[in-house]
Amino acid sequence: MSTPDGKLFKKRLSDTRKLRDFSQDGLAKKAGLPSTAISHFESGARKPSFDNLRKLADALDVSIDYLMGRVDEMTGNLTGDVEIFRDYQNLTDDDRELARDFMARLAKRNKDKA
Amino acid sequence: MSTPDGKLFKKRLSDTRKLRDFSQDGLAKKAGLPSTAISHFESGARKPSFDNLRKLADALDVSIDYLMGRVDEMTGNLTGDVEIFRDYQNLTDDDRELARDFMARLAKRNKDKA
DNA sequence: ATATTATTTGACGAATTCGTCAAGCGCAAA
DNA sequence: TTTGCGCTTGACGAATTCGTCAAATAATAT
Repeated sequence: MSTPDGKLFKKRLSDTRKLRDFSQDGLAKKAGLPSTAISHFESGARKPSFDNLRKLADALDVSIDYLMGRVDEMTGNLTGDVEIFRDYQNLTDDDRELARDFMARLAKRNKDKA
Repeated sequence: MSTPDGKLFKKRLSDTRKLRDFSQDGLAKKAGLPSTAISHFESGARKPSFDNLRKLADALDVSIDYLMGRVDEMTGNLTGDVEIFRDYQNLTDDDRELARDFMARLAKRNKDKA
């Protein structure tokens, strides 16, 4: 019913790190962790603690839910587009449908352009 | 620059639990944890492990980033409005601005109605 | 071939969380 | 008062992660 399990985490961590073009050392330094910790995480030998989980997500600028495989979008609205998500949440159901249509139309137009 | 700290977590957990009208026991059962664990978390005596963090978020149907105070919106798009967020992410910068304006206008209209 | 860098693996004691259990507090209903 | 419920607190051994370090491997560049 919900959230696969812990197996996705190590892959998400490794993939995101490479996407950001970090070495394990580079990520480790940015997150304030020993580089062996990163290796342990990516190999699945350990799972990060509460604090280290946040350090990783901060350093990689992704949501923790993404890192843990709970959602498939990377940002979870960290970056700067906070308002739009807050707005969306507070809409009526009807307006929400409007918003979805509008967004889908933009997305389609963008895709057709390619 | 990012993410306050771990102090928000216990408040978020407690508030969300009450919002869902769970007792500590109720939440504990739903999450598959001993109820004392919930108490320890809400008092700040412990911080949840990787696995238990997900159990809590699942049971409360909120994002982990919200529970940890990394974002201020509860869902982080878990529930059902996945498409719109995915669409938004794939937009061009210009279109994204369009989308934000559109959403803001809907939100304002909704607010003025009250 | 050599050097360098990136990564892996395992060990170590220290620190933290784990689940379980017991005892207690505050409050409200019976 | 007594009963029950929600919650807190502390202790306990077991399990896990912590940071540090050493050693080995892989891959790449000089």
